[in-house]
Amino acid sequence: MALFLSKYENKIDKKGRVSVPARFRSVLADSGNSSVVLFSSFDGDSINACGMEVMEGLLEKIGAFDPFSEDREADADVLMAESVELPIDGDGRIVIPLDMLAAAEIEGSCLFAGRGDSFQIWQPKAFEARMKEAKERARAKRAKSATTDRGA
Amino acid sequence: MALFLSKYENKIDKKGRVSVPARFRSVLADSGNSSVVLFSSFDGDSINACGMEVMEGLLEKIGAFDPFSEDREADADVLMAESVELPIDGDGRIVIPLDMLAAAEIEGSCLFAGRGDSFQIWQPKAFEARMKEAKERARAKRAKSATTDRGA
DNA sequence: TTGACTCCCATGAAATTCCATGCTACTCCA
DNA sequence: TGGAGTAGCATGGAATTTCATGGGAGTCAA
Repeated sequence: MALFLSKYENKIDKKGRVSVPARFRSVLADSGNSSVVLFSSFDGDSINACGMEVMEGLLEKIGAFDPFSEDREADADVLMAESVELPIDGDGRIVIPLDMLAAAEIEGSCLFAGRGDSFQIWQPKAFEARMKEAKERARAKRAKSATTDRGA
Repeated sequence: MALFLSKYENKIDKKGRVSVPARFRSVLADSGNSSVVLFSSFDGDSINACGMEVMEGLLEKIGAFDPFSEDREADADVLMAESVELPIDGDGRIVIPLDMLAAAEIEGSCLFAGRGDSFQIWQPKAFEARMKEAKERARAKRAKSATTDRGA
């Protein structure tokens, strides 16, 4: 399976179009997708993106529709309603809904960050900040564990 | 398999017609439907909608579940009797029965919310409220589990 | 004959497709 | 190794199509 790796920054034109990085497009195509599914991340800092099969897997996990069952996951329903399937046009572009862009404070350009089986879309500076923070946390953790373990 | 994703708000004209979102129509068409099945949700807050094959699956499931359970059978009777199959007209519209609209307090416009293998029709404000509530609950749940797990 | 419902057409707005361009990275050959 | 040629990509704008929505004519039933 091909993975979403690396990061790419692309411009958003005035019609709201953005090129999905060619590498990501080919990963999507490999898994039979001609569209991407997007949904805002939980904390609202970024937009998550994946192929349709991820959503199908989720649906399978929560079970088929059953009006008599009360335990169907409400979170999953929220997710289904809040996500969008965006077709990738002939030039490899998508149009991200305005409310998603607003939630992640994206304007002008955005950063595509690979996450293996999915990817995220960020406001470039926000991504940088997040990255820095994550690295520091990793370092701190490493320093801490070094007192008991020997790091590899 | 295509899924019902995202949400759309459409107007109901004075003849009672509403456009089924084009995306939803194509999902229905993909599974061979030229009509939609509707039935009020148990709590009465919304209207459930799905393709005929989902109803068939549901019936099968109910039957297999517990043929001796009177409750279950009564539920099934009600469900099937109260459901309506609505034809989708040439312009992609349906006419929702008045009693269903009244039960969900829908007037003027309604919101179609994807749920994967089915979708729901809501009074827009009621949906928003429901969504907000579900998100808060999810947040609480997440915060709680964060003390043991690391969130994604 | 009246009322409800269906089918057909018109319209404006929005979304999608198509085409053109410039840049970058890579290849191939000297 | 360096330089020219080439192919792939991101990007911009224009043209075309789709879609939601409104109104009117035709149909069937009570």
